[in-house]
Amino acid sequence: MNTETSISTEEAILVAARKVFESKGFDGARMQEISDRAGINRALLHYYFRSKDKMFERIFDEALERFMPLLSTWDQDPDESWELKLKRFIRTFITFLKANSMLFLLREIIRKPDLLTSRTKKYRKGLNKFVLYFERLKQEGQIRSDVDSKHIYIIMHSLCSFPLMNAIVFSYSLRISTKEYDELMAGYPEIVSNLLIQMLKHQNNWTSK
Amino acid sequence: MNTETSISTEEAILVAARKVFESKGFDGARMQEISDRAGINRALLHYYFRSKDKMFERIFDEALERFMPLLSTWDQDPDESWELKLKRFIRTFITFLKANSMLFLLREIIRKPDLLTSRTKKYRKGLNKFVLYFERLKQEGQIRSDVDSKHIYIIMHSLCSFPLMNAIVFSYSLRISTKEYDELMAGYPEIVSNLLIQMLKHQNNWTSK
DNA sequence: TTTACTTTTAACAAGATTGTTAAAACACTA
DNA sequence: TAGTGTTTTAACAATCTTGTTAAAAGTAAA
Repeated sequence: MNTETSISTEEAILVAARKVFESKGFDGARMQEISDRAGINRALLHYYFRSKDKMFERIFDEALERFMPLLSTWDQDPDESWELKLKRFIRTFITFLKANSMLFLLREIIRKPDLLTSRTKKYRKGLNKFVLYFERLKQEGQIRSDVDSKHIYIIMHSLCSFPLMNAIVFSYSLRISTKEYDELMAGYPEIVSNLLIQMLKHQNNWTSK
Repeated sequence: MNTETSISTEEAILVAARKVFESKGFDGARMQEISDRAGINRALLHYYFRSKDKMFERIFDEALERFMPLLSTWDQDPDESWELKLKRFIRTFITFLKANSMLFLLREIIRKPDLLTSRTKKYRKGLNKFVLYFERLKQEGQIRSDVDSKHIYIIMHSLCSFPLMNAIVFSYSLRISTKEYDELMAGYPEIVSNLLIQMLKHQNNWTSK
C-alpha cells in the first residue's frame, strides 16, 4: 500500500468535505462538489469512505472531537480563582469559535437529534462540571446564592456563541462591514467576563423588579 | 373561481410547507413530503406556487414579516422608561421566539446570504432604532457612557435568542428533560432584563479587570 | 521485466426529485 | 342540464444524485 499517496488523498478529501459540509450542510452538500474541490474523481470518495453518510459522520465526529474537550477543560487548575477561570475560559472559547463553526454542529443536530444522543456519550460527563463547580461556589458563599447555576451556564454560552454564529446578521443589522464587526468584537471577551463576574458578585439589587 | 376551496387548499399547503421547510431546511425539504402533509397531489404545489424556490421565498418572506416588525417596535411609547421598555421588549421577544423558530431564518441566510440583502431592505431602517435610542440615553446621562450601544444590542439579542435556538443542546448538556428546560426558562426573561438593567446602571466597577 | 497489489478513472445503473401536461373531477351559472 | 372555467389528479419527462464496477494506471518488489 502506498501510504504516502493515500494519506494525502484522504486528507485532501477530508479538507474538501469539511468545507462543503460546513457551508452547505449535509442535505445541501454534493459529492461532486467535494470531489471537485479535492481535485479527484468522485468514485474515490466511495473508495475511501464508502458512502456520503459515513463521510459525514467522520466530519461530524471530528468537529465534536475539537469542540467537546474545550467544554470539559474547566477545573484544570484548582488554585485559580473562579474569576480568572471564567476569564480564561471565555477567552479561549471565543477564540475557538472564531475558527470553528458551531452552527454546523447545531444545524445537523436539529436535522437529526439522534446525532447528539448517539455520538456525544463519552463527553457528556464533562459537561456538567461547570454547573457543579458553580454550585460549590454558591455553597461556599463565594458567589451570590440566589442565581441558578444552570442559568449561568446558559447565559455564558449564549453570550459566547451567538455573536459569532450570527455575525452576518448582526453586522447587517448594525450597518457595519464584517471587518468592522470583527473589530467591534475584539474587546468582547472582556465585556462578557466582566458582565458575568459583576452579576455573580453582587448579592443584592438583582432579583428586584 | 372557487375562492373558498382554493384558499383553504393554498393555506393547507402553506401550513405544510412552513412546517417542512422549518424543520428540514430548503435543501432537506421534499415537495412530496409537503404535499403528503397537506393531503393533496404533488402537482398542486406547482399549480399554486410554480416552483419549490417560489414556494420557499413565500415561506421565508412570511417568516420575515412576522419577525422583523417585532424588532422595530421599540420606541412606541415615548413616556415609558427605558427600564420598562427593555423589560417589555425582552418579554415579548422571548415569547415570540418560543413560537417562531429563528433558526430557520438564520440557517437559510447562511446558506444563501443573498436572502438577507435582497429581502429585508424595507425593514432595515427600523433595525438601528435600538442603537440610536441607547446612544441618546448615554448622551442624556441616563445610562453609563462607557459601553458601546452595539454591544448592548448584541448582548440583548444573544441572551434572548440563543437559549431558545439551542434548547435541545442545552437540555441535553444540563441533563434535564425538555419539559424541565421549559420550566427553567420560565423566569428567564426577568433574569435577562435585570442583568441588562444592572449592567447599564452601574457606571463603575465595570471595565475594571 | 514480470508480478502482485494499490489507486484512480470512466462508464454505467438505480432511484430520487422537480417540474409538465393532458385529462378528469368539480363548481357554478345560464 | 349544458356550458364554462377552475381545481385536482395520474402519468410522464428530464435531470440530478448516489453508488457500483470493470478496467486502466501507478507502484514497488522479486
